[in-house]
Amino acid sequence: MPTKCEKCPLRGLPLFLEFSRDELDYMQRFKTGEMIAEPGTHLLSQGEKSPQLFTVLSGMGLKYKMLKDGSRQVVGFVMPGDFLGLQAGVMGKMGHSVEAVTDMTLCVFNRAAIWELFSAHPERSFAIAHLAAVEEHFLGDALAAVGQRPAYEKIAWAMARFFNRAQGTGLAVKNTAPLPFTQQDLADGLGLSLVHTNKQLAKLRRDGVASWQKGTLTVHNRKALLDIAGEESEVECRPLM
Amino acid sequence: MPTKCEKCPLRGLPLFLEFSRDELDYMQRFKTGEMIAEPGTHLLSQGEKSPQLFTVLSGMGLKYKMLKDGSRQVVGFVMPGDFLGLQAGVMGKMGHSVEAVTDMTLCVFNRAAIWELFSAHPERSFAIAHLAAVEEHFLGDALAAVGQRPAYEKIAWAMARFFNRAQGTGLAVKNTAPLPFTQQDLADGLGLSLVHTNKQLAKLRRDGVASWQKGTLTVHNRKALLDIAGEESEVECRPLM
DNA sequence: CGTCCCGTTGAAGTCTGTCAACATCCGTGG
DNA sequence: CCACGGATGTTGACAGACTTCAACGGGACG
Repeated sequence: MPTKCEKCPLRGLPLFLEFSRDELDYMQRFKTGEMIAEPGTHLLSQGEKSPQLFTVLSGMGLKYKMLKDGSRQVVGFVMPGDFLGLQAGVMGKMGHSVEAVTDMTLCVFNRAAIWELFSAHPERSFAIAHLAAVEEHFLGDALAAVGQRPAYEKIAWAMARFFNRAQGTGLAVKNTAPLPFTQQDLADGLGLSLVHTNKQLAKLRRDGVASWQKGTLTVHNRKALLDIAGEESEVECRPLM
Repeated sequence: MPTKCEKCPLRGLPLFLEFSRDELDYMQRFKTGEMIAEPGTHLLSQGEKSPQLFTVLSGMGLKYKMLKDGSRQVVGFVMPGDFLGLQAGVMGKMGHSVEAVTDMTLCVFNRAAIWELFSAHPERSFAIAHLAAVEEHFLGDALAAVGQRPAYEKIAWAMARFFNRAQGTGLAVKNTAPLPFTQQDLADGLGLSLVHTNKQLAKLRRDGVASWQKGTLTVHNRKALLDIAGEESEVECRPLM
């Protein structure tokens, strides 16, 4: 039985911009169904178009690109509230793949309806543009981290981002948050080798900054973490589709 | 005397999607003026909002982020047809700065009008979303190049992208294209040191692949360049604002 | 003619990748 | 029940790609 947009567990969170009554009704009509995905499910495929767009209701996943030589670049970690498939929706082709890492539930939208959305609902169109800009912003930050920072700081940056987002999504409990990815996933996201990633993680743990074991991230010294990461801990509100 | 959209020199290029008569008229009204910028002019500033949005008519520039430690990540090379300021337009805050590298001419739009655009013209709103998706796509590719490739291939990748875009913009002459940036700019874009960038450029030159001197890029062996870069030479059409 | 920016080249040092071995956990099948 | 393989995490040793430091040349400009 699909979740009503009205009762969406994400909608009330301060991370997300508020909905007008009108927008809420419109999204309810825009939504065509709900999908459950098991770990390993391919939701979207690089280079292909997709008949469906998604909003993540729960669970986590990975966005990644495969290169010709077989190496993998993780371009994002998918968390609740993320809108997936915009590239396919407007360009007709995904630049990356998206895969479920945990069990996920997703709101499903019809790609064909997106054009109707732009015609019928300027506020929602604006929200889509807003989401695209948020994504661009994030990728710029990621590029800066991967391009300019040493491994220790890259990892701290990733952890700070994770934890911040987990808090915004209501997943954090005190100073811990679920982090169901592998060290290989993180390494592929930061342009590091698995071995070196492991060693720098160990160093962050020894330094009493943060530890990540058995799928749980624990931040022991938030100030130090943000400092190493070069981050502020501001909450940037974003739209929810 | 500002250029009429009807006579826009970019509009006819195959790189850009076609305008309907209606869209053309609307853009003419949306455009509030034209701006000339000299090299070094700051068009947009990281962390700030901007009263204006731009479309590049001619000239080139740089998008970059400054990090706390003073290092710089170049997140894009600005070329004619690029739409600047979307982040400020929809999020109220730029994630990067934009600076002119050559003399530039820019179409100027009013930030306040963007909301009116979304209300009044769904096709143009869709075009904005499309542009944002193109940018996201590019940043994903850049992240993959910076994260996964060795220096030699990174540089080949950047050159292939440059040349491809220069051709699409009508700037290329036979196998050459103007490239007014410095080696430091390229190094900051690829996450490499200036010295190493210089040495790998010399190697590409020695290998007869491509050379870049006095602001001009010459592609001596396109097939080899694309091969090293891991790129296809496909033209992805994009909207023009 | 001096200064500044940009490009070029050599040498030395280090961060990070590769190779290799081992521990743990888990599901599968004998 | 236990053996086995596969996936993940951990650690040490070594190699190498890349950075840093340093010096020099050429062109633009005041």
